[in-house]
Amino acid sequence: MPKLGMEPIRKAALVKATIVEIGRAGCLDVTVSQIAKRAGMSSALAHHYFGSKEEMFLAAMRHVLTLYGAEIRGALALAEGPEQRVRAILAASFSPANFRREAIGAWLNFWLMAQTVPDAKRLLAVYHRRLRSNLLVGLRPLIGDQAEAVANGLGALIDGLYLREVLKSGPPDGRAAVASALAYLSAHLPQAGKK
Amino acid sequence: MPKLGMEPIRKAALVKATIVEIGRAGCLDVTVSQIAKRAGMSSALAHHYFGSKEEMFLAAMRHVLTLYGAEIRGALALAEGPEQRVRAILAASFSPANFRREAIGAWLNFWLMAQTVPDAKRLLAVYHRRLRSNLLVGLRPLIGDQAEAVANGLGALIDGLYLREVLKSGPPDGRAAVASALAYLSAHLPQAGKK
DNA sequence: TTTTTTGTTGATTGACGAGTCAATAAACTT
DNA sequence: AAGTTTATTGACTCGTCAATCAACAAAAAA
Repeated sequence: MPKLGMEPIRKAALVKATIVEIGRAGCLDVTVSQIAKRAGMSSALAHHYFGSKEEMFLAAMRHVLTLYGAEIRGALALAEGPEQRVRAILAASFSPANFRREAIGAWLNFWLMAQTVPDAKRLLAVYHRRLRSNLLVGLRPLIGDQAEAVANGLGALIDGLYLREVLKSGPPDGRAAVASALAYLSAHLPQAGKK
Repeated sequence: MPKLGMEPIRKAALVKATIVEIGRAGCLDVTVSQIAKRAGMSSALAHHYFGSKEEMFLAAMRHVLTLYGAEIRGALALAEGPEQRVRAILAASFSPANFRREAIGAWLNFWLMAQTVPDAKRLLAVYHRRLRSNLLVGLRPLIGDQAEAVANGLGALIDGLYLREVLKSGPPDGRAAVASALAYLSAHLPQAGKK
């Protein structure tokens, strides 16, 4: 009993299921059948909508990136002043929505994919550039020409903190991660009690 | 014409070939045949010596970790005083031997493996602990109770810098990476011109 | 009402790859 | 010399999985 207009619904379900399954498996060794099953359809239908497994992975990656971007934008909208902007980015990066096992696992795998799939590399590069430029807007008024270096460092630190979270057992601890990043930040800011 | 005592030679060749092939493929989708071929033998022989593909991967991981550990030890032996010790660790981490595409790609994949293969997780945990404790020995005399936090941050930063290198095009730039890490370090050290 | 479009799946194809086995051969042991 | 251990491989088994196909069903269009 086919209802019309299923395409967007099915695609959304598949994207979601892809992320969940990658998170569960911990790697890209996930079969289309598994994903389709979790999304409540046959593997043939999954192929029907996305042509290939790779397209499915890329769609999932786009989705994660979109969510992350939206969260950053939302946080930035509320931030007042340069330092608050930077803090907002860090808080958003480690918010429970992004900093959860599933999503972290997905990130790690996208990184892997970026090594071989050009589209994936492009997507990740877009995210890098956006993060960098967002950080720079906040950092430049604070530290001028050191901003570039600190933005790079912060970017790497964020990635590193994600990476380490993957290995920990127990639930992700976004708070500790933010604290680390903030410590890095304040170490590079002109201290209040200093010349 | 079988010469005796081939086992260690064959195993070493396979380990080396495994790292190369993982680096080339950018992921763990590497067949035993590819590895065996690169190492100059049949896939059957590879299985003969290492029982399974997973064992091969683990042996490769152990090898990379061993090399890295040796380099750290060597650098530490020459270091005088706490700060030099920390600097030595950073320099060794980004030395050309470790900070090259092949090895970096291997690292990324080991990370992935650590999510699902308990032995891999264990190995990576050992490396984490050693790095941390090495850093702490140097940091504690410098900054006392802040040492823990800075060691964690430095560890994450190192990983993050590795991660970012994977995506860059062009040859790895260990110098820039060390510079980033050193900047982080000095930002957390009591300044020279300060009490 | 016939036709076309959209949704859906079970079954199948075709490729690939891990791991096994039987067989061969050279070197050591007794 | 006979037997054992080590080295080595081509051929094979067995399973898995991405992708395709044929077929069916319902809604929309003609």
